[in-house]
Amino acid sequence: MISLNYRDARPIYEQVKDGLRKLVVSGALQPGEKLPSVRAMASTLAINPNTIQRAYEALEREGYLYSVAGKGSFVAERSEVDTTRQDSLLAQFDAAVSELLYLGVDEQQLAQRLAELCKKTEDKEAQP
Amino acid sequence: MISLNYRDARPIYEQVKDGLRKLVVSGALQPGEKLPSVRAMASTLAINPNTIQRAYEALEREGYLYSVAGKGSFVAERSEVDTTRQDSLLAQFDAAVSELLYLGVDEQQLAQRLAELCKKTEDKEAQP
Amino acid sequence: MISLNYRDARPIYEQVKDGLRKLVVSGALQPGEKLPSVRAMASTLAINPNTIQRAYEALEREGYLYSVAGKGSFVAERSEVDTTRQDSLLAQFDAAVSELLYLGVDEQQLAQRLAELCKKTEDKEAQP
Amino acid sequence: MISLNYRDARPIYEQVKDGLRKLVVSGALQPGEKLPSVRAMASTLAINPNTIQRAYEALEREGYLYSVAGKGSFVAERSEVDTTRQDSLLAQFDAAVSELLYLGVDEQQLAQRLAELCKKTEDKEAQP
DNA sequence: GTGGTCTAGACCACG
DNA sequence: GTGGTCTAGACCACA
Repeated sequence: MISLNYRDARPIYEQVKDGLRKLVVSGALQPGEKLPSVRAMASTLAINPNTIQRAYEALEREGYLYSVAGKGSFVAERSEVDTTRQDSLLAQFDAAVSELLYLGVDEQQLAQRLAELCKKTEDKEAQP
Repeated sequence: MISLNYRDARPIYEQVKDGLRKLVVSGALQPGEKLPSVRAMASTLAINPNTIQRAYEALEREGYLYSVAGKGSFVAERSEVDTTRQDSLLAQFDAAVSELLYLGVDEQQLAQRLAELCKKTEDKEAQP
Repeated sequence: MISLNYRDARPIYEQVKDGLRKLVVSGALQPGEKLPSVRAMASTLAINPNTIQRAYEALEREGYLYSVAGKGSFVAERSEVDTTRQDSLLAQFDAAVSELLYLGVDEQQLAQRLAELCKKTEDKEAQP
Repeated sequence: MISLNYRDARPIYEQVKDGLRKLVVSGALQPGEKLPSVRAMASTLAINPNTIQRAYEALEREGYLYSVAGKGSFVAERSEVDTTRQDSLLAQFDAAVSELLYLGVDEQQLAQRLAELCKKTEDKEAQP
């Protein structure tokens, strides 16, 4: 499910973190669902358990996951996600838009791209 | 003008780079305008000149500015900016939108935010 | 393997960069192979590690190698090399040929030299 | 005749040097022909005479020019050009070819490009 | 132990 | 005075 690229400049734990978050955001992992144990996932990806542990901890701090001692880690509800995460994403959105406009990308192009992304998301949520 | 955060995971030179790029994109720095000298900006931000130089170098590679030895560094024309930069920004745009939608932000909210950003940009270009 | 000339106008890091690239192009360093660590090569060449790092960084941007923090630097696949590099080399080719013709070098001499270089390259690729 | 680019990373005197050499190589300036005086060219290009002086000196060292005290500077015969210049150009030729082959450019493409460059040169020399 | 970042201080070429 | 290069030495994150 998660692809690791050892040649990537990003550290492994961050690739795991982003990969998991993408699975959650895309709906591949539903809220409440149990994640593989740290050891299981470490074995699957053939990397050190410490690296997985770090990714889980980071996602827990963002609110995407919660852990229950002795039970495992689970996907959190959307409403649980840290609100600062949203601010950060909005800032990222603004920065990208501002620079794209500066580079001559048309407002209409961006609006259309936004609409397409929204449509895709709706479709996925309609029939998961 | 540029705020540094030593606790941030992002390296200083990247914060400087992004800060300067933002000033260019926002129109605070106009094409052709001279930037502060490496030493001057280093002194202002209370960091080492080498760090500033690194930020300038990176921005030069992106095409946002150009440097002339013995003369100084200057803001480049929009058309000089590296074309691959746009692809990277579109990817950033998509990623932010996808996650924001998941977090419950409405399509309409994003569309409105986009429209406002566009309006601001037009206004600035109309009366610089 | 790499020879440095302190009297040369070209900066050291560029001499290192070109030397390494030549080793890759000549097949002395094969794709996937690990390069000496920054510190090791700095020690070998008796120069500062920062200078080596700069050469590695530049080659990474050209796509000739890739670095993984904590692991080391490795030779990249041919297909990874930046495509704009080819344009620059063709320009270099044209400039050299034009001036050589002016200086009285015969077309036949250059054609033969070209053929020999091609033959050498084929031989190396046939039996690495 | 010579175009200066203040935004170029190359120093001005080198742009002048390369520009003049190109004029000689292309046949625009014929052997024996008198070059503009340092002061005249400095005035034309609107730059410091010292800069022109340095370019002339460098070209004189390469053998492309010779100066006669009180008379001016003149384009030298082809045979006067420093032989090390030819070696350097051949090395440049080899390096470009080797790397182009490595990047997958076909031998035939390079041979054709060489032939075309030779043809252009012949045409120019036939009817200057 | 590795690459990545940063500092402090120095010298050089350029115009 | 400017950008560009280099050195020496330091600390950090990563796996």
